[in-house]
Amino acid sequence: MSRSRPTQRQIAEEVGVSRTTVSLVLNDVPGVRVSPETRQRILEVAHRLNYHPDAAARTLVSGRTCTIGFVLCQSPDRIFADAFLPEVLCGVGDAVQENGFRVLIHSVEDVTASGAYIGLVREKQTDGVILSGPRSDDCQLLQLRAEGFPVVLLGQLPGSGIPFVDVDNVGAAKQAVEHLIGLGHRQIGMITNAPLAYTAARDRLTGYRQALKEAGLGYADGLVRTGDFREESGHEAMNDLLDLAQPPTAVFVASDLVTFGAMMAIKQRGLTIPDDVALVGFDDVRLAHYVNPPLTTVRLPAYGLGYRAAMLLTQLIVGEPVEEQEILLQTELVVRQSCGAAL
Amino acid sequence: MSRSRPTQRQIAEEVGVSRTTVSLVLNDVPGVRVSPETRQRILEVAHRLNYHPDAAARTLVSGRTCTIGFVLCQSPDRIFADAFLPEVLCGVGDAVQENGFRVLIHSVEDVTASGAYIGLVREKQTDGVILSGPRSDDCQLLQLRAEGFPVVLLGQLPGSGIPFVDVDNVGAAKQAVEHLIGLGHRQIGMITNAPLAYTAARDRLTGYRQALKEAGLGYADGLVRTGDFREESGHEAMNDLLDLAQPPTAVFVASDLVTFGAMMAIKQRGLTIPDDVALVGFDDVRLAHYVNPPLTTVRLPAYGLGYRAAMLLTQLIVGEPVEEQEILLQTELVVRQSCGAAL
DNA sequence: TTAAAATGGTAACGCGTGTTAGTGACTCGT
DNA sequence: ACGAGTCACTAACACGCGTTACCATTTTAA
Repeated sequence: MSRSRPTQRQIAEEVGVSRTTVSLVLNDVPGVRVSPETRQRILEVAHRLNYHPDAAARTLVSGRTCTIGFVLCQSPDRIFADAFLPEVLCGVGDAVQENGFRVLIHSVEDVTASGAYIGLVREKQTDGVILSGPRSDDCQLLQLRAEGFPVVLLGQLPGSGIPFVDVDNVGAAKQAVEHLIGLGHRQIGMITNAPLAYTAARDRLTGYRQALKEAGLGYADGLVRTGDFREESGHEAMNDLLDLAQPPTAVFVASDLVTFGAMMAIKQRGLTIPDDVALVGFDDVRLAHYVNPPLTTVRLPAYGLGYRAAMLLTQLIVGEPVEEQEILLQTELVVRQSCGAAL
Repeated sequence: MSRSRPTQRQIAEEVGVSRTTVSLVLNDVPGVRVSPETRQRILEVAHRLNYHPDAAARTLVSGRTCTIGFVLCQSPDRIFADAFLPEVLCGVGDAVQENGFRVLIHSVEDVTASGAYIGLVREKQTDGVILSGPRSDDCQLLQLRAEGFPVVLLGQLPGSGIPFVDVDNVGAAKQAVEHLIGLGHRQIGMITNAPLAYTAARDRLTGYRQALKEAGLGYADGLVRTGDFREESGHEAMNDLLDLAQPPTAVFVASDLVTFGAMMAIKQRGLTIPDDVALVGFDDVRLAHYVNPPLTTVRLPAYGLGYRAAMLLTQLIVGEPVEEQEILLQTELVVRQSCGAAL
């Protein structure tokens, strides 16, 4: 068993000075006068004892935890499938370290359950939270917001007025579909990434419609199917589309994972990609370029999302004035072969 | 601006009782006598004020943070590539929630740098840490261990005596290679997942050698190449192997990601998998069955790794006697088509 | 009737730190 | 020689909570 951690008191005793002086020296409080030699001795002893201030005590007196919460609102299987989580986390981590904060992660299956992530804020474990995958029926969230607790969304909740960082889903989807139109397709289907209750899903659908409209193409409900994050849903949806009397010649699938399911369905029918059906995905999952054919898809700035969200949150916490509280990051269309574009 | 959080004192004043009594009631301290009606009123007021105990204050007095640290020792690009992180985190999160703990994540680029993750323990931010991807040149770690600070490794450091949870790399690799041998291959190469400084890489190599030896096949250095996590390294290594006078008819690649690079190299030469070169990977990355051909690989119990590690750590923290401090989880060979096995 | 025990509660300390208001010694200018 | 000012430092409070020792009153037992 090791001796317990050294405190300011121990340093004070050893140096033969009051604890106050130790505190003043260690925090290098400006405008305070301590003789150079005393200061030196305090620093020396502190170093020798391997002193580090107690976080809890500091939090107690300062009222600041210097910790942010990162709340995952997705269900476990969605988190499993979330290839971007590591990258987002890195972004969050980097931003947070720059500001001397830490990250407490917490995943909740059911956000609507009372007390889901409330401990993080009610017990003052964090100074603010990033909410990944917010839901509109999350009333705790609105409550927190009303109390002025710092919150940043990864994703968005239109009309809530809560600061957020998100990708420009409408623009990204539009760009993807425009690319297919540019390749000559006129009968273009879509499979959403998720049920339309998710704003990201709805936004991507909106981008799809905008692209069609601006190209003078008609929109038909019959060409749209909804996925639910999982590959299986893509498989099913694509089979559905291929069963149509006039199946689409190209499909925009708003999730790479769902796209993989769709690809499998196409191949199982003996059809080829992109000749029979051209595909554009969404996410640019790391392995999108390993599938056959390599997937044309929309790259998300995962790291940037995390980084910007954490930056925004820490600014809100320390009370810095922030110009932009609603940040939309741009995406990039990565053209590979599944769309049929010449390389 | 909202009013600040309620304290026990406020409850005490409102009820007309001492703060001590409030504390006793709220903590339901056994063997203490409080009249039922007083107790009732305290609970009522506490609920009405939406009281939650202050975590910092509690930590200060109890000496327990009820938080564990999850330290990622990989470099950012490795973390990006770590498809298992979400799953591992879920495991950790679930175990931790069962025990009323929380998770503080921290990534460090250079573990050997002084003070890398020391704050987590020195400042008493956590009661213990899980170290993912430990390195043998991490002397802080040995120091912590010597002080009796609870540490659990995800991975292992042979000879250190530090509790760990890991996959049975030797056994898993052996099984993979035995499978290739069973299919009739005699000239079997290997590409490691990482430099041999990593114990996981060395263990998998050991498994490979054991399988060869037990089958009466000779081991040849020339058939082994080392990868470095990235696809590119697989591409390069495979090209190297194919340039041999007698190239292998099968290769065990100890990482799916590296395998994808290898597959690309094979295809670029116009060779086919598994006819010209059979492949078995390692990890069972989520998309392993979407590549062409679907990859035969070793599935890792990612969730279980996180769960067991967190469980073990919390037991060590609360001082429960633990029977097993060195846990090896079993893997599973997932047979698909890249190995050439009939389905 | 009186001592003992149970009942219902409180005062006070300590956890380790940040911060403010002071305090005694020493210097300086006139 | 004496008030004013600096210097170097300290006493004391606060943060919110857990816990122990104790106290006043009432009930029970002998």
